[in-house]
Amino acid sequence: MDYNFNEIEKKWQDFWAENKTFKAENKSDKPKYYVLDMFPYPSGAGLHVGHPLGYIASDIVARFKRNEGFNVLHPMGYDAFGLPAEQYAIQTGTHPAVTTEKNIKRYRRQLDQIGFSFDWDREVRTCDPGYYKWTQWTFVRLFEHWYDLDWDKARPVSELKKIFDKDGSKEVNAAKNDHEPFTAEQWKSFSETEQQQILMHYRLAYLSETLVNWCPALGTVLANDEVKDGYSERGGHPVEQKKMKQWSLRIRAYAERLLNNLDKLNWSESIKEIQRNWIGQSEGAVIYFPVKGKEKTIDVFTTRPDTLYGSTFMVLAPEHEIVDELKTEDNKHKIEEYIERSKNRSERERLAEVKEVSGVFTGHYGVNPVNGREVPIYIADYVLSGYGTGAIMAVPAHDSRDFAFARHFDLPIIQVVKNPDEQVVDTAQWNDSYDAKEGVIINSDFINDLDVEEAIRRIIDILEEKNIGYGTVNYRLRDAIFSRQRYWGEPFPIYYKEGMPYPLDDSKLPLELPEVDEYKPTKEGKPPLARAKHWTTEEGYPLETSTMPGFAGSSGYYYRYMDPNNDQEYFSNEANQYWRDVDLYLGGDEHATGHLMYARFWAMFLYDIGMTVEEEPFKRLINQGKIQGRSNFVYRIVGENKFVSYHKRKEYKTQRMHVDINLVHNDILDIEAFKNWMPEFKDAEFIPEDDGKYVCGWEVEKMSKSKYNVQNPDDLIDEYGADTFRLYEMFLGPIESHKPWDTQGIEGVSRFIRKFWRLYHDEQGNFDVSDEKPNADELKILHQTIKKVKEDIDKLSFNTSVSQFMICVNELGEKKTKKRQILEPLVILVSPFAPHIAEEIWNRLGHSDTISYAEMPGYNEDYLKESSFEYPVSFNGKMRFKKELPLDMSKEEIEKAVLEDERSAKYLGDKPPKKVIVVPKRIVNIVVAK
RNA sequence: GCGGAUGUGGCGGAAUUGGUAGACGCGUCAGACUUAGGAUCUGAUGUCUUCGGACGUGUGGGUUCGAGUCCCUCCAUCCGCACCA
Repeated sequence: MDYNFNEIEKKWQDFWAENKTFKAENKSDKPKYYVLDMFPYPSGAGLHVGHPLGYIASDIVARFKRNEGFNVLHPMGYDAFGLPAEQYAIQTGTHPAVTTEKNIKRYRRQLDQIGFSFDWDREVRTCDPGYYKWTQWTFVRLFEHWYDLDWDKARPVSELKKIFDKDGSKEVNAAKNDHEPFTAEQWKSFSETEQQQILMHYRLAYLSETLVNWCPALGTVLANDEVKDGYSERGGHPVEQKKMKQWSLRIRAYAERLLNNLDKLNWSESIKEIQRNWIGQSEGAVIYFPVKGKEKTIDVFTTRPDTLYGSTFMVLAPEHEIVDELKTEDNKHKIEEYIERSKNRSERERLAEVKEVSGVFTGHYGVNPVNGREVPIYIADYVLSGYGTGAIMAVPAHDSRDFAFARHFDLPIIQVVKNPDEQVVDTAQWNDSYDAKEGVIINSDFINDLDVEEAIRRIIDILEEKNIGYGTVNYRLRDAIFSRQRYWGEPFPIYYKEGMPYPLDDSKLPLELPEVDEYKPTKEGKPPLARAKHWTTEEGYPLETSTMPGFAGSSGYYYRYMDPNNDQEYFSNEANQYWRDVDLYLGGDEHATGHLMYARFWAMFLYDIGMTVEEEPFKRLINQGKIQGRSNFVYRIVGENKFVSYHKRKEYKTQRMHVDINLVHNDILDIEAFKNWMPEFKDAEFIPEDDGKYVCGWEVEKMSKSKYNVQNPDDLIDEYGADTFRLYEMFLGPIESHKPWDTQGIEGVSRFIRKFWRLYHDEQGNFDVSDEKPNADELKILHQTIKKVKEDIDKLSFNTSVSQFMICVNELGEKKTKKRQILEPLVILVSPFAPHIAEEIWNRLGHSDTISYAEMPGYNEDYLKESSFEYPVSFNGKMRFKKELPLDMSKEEIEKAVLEDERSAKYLGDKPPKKVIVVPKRIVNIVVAK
């Protein structure tokens, strides 16, 4: 009788739920282990086979660690705020909470049937007021803190006020927005509103007028990581640049820590590299260029201050604030036209026109502060307002963009760096700039003959001595825009008094989402929350109408899991001290710059304010690969309802069409099923292969409905059971690599599960395990397997563990082993992978408790010891035959034995061997003259 | 353009410090049992072969007794960034 997975899997899932088998305690003498999955957005489409890949891997680790005696925290929840439910609400009027609740139920059902060992008592939902209270609470803390660059941590704004009272702004080295410096006396003379305005330049959550990514189709602004190639990541709508007043988080203050800490993290090199790029550190200098005839200077940022003498013009970004002052009656029109032009061009067009040189001369000149050279000031959109100071000193000889610009506008080009052995050629002859990262400085007064590195150091000293600039580090990372003009998100705990924002008192949290009549913006273009009645404080002050973005709720959820039902605190100090950080975090690499950056920032801030004991939240991070679809195709003869089989398709003029993968087995089309698939194919005709079968083409593509290649896990679990499904997902290949889903292979794993079951049962299906003593061979295969699986789980190499289980079960099956001393440890070892069948067998072995906490067997080296080894014998590196020899034989004896072997004579010929290499327990290689 | 990763049978993929290439599984072929097979079991299965062997881990070279693994060159694919001064 075969294994009845339907009945048995249900039985144990119910058992786990009823007994709260996986409930984790915050107090324990056991060592802790925190395994976390990136929580899902509960979409209407439900899970597909790609989602559970990471969950299965983390579940195996969680279960394995429990068996190894760890107190394991393995929670799950939902990232439940988000655009799809809101878009649906706009279309249908259904409250997003209703849609979300429905989708969550479906997710939960799908998750439950896979047999995960989550502690569901710790579930969190970002849209639950009991949860988002703490998102709001953290926002208020961010609002009330500033970043001290000298202390390298966040400090309360109350302390900043004291510093201003005492010394004004001079002594403060903070991450801030620019403002005019002031003295203590000035500070005290400012009005309340003026003081608030100043403080806003320092707060870690701040309101400011900035250039934002505005997405008209979604009616909201987006953060940089939510925009890809000028389109919104969600929905693919065009995005434009717009100046708006928005909340931002000052993540830039943490740029250096975010960058430096990467070295300490056990994350994949690729993700760390993506984050390094995103942070984009560059060392250089800011240099002040006076504007001729004006009381103004333009600050430029450069990574190559050593080329200062080669600067022959300056370029400002069109959005640069000084541009207004440079307008004169003569050039006003030209400048405005140019600015208008670059503003109207979408991001997309700007990118497409990279190579086209454009710009406009302002009619003004800057003065090079080291040699007094007057250089023309241009405006051009190849200079970005958001990077550096939004202004550059152009060095056309050594920068390709500046070079192209100089050629286009016929500006001088002066070489200031050369190779030591290079003949200097007139720059007029050059076809391109010489982007010299090393070399010797020429034409540069004091710094002539220095090499680039020295020259940079020297020139920065000069700049600082003369007070005409300073050395600095610049970051590409931008502050995170934190407001969204949407409904389905966390309301800001902020009200306005005389136009200035103030935080709500903690006792007023959570500030719950109000009911609205419609989920659209108002007629005046205000966000949906402006529709709410009485959206004010008790005193009548208006509340903020934007909501927080998707990453708000996901930035700190891993802390809430530590103490999810605490209504007094975000999480208790004790809970945090015990669980500390996430030991293993699994999720997709699409979150490399978004979630993983914000979460680290969030965690660092909470660390700074003394909430937590670890600065970095995720010690080890694994990115599971995506599962791609495997599509099938049929070939329709153009203009006919006739289909040609794969190998004959070239004989006709055909058109390739996707066909539902459920109608295809082993690439052979079920013709009858195909005819019934869609009415138009009812009378279709077919030109099959010569054996009468219709063969389909195939290709690996993204899994999507329109390609008819979506594999639904529910169907597979119905057909094969959860244990088989879990094993197969793991067997597919390394967890981190992308791989195509091919349902065919699941049969092999299904066979394995049945063979495994048969090990413990006789042919009639009766449980059959004996107390006989195992022999050396049986112990050897068991302990080999224990060893391999332990090592594999450490490396998260689950595909090779499954192989090892197959090898082990095949071998024990051949030996007809029925011995408890072998089979009992084996079932514990298999249980993290296939927990249902393992529980059932464990139960039949006579245990009344769950297998989830059974002690994981250790391996004993003694059982693995061999007394002989089958040496591969090579001649000139080519393996010719194998010879079994005892392991205690000396090298000389091995050499002798091999050379005396009759098979050697053939390869030796009549000459003695030139050399014999013997590596004990590895190989014998004999070198013969050719 | 810059940075990162990956290239192994028909397919998914294995291969400690350089030491038997292709484990395990799918598929395919043959056989057994069957009324039947998309069930089960057994065996074969990298390519070519004059059956001696030869060739084989993207390409070309190098180091080595020995290279999928180390070094150099080039090619392809995927991912990230991209006017970042």
